[in-house]
Amino acid sequence: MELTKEISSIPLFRGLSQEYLDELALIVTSQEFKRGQTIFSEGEEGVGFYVVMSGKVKIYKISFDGKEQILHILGPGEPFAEVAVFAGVNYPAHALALEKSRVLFFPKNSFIELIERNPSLSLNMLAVLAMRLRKFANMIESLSLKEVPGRLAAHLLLMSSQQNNTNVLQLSVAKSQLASMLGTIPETLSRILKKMNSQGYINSQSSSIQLLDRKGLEELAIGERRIT
Amino acid sequence: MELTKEISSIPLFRGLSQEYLDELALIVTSQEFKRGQTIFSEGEEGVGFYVVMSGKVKIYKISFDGKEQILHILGPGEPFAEVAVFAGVNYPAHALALEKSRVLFFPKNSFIELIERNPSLSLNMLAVLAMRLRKFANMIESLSLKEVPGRLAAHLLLMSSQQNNTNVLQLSVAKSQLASMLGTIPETLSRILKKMNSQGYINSQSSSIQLLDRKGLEELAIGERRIT
DNA sequence: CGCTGCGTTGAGCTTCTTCAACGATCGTGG
DNA sequence: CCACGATCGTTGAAGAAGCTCAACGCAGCG
Repeated sequence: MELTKEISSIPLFRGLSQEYLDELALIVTSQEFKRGQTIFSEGEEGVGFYVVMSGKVKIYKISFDGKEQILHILGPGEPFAEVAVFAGVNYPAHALALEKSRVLFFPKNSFIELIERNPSLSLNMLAVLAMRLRKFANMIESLSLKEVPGRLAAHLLLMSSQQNNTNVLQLSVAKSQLASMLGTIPETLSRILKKMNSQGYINSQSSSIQLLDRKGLEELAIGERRIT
Repeated sequence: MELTKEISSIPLFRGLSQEYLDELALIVTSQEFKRGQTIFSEGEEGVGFYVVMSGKVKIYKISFDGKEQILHILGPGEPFAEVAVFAGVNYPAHALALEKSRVLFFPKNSFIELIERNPSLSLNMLAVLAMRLRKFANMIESLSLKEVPGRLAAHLLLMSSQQNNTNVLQLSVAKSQLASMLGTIPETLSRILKKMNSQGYINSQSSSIQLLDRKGLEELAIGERRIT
């Protein structure tokens, strides 16, 4: 079946025997979502977890007055909502397709049965959760210890390091979404980009950002320096 | 051996067979730390994880200019630094004993071997990480979407719910530590406690806080209402 | 008794958000 | 193909929230 091949391409399932891949293929279902469509909402019963096959999925929280904080933006190969499987209970955030996306859905109960019989799958899963925790810890640090310019600088450097340290970044999300990732609002982001431009840290044109002064950005990111 | 009994009392290891408890006892070591003593620092090689047996341990990040953000405060039975085991690499934060504490240390490699052979241990571990992720997601939401009074209100209600919904809370940490948990500074916390007092939300005397207006606090926590 | 750490208070200032307006871009339907 | 609306990004002015710095009281402890 075609699904098995797809499943085997998912990093989470790397190193699994053909036997287990086949079993996974038996419990999985493929789902399509259009741009802007909700996959699940916070508080809904967590019936399973997902893996993005194509497109882009946003995981986010919403406050009473409508502000959103993005927790992740996920692309192909990345799982989400695993927490619902292992912590039981409900989805802890909202999930929405940012573009036309296809996802695989793994129902909770069947998946747990599988994991009980396959330690190497559980080690992969543990690694994913552990990495996510690490990422969240950094977000928490960032949100509470750094000002917005520092968070932006850190984010830009992180992006760059994930793309072979290229100096020219293409934003993969809208600037308003970037603002929400950084825990701020589009207006503030816009002003800070402008300042960073005029002070020679970066050269930003629409959705492309060129890093001009990495050292300066690093100092911004650790709070050693400020934008004036 | 005495250790086996202690290990069996740890929630993380609930439901394990005697056989595995014995194996755990073979790899574990017990360590003592004095008040204020560092257990490990961010960036050190992650050689294993810990479980608090007695005392209190603080997990925190520090910014360049010395501000700290507390990620957890852990008491007896709670594990920490599991991330280092499964994500490999280094400790992602600092750990320090807030009081005289005894902890059990589980070396990474031996523990991974154990988990490879024991699905129920791995499921327990997955549940722990998943719950932690959920908690972090809430912290992130809180830090970026709520103002300090809202965070404080949410925290007080959470504390209360964890203690049979009692209306009289005893702070288990210094106020300056509470401030750091909430992502703010002692001065701001002090001012907000004062306002909450004068407006009848709470009655706070030194380290004891009585909740007077739960409904009002809830509205503060979700941003429906503000302190003036 | 003096010291040290913790908590509180006040004044001033920085940063960020809010609110409002406007320009640009893009996709769609006429 | 153009026009229109919607969305997105930008800019300005004003205000709110929280931080910094400094000072001081108080308690616990050597």
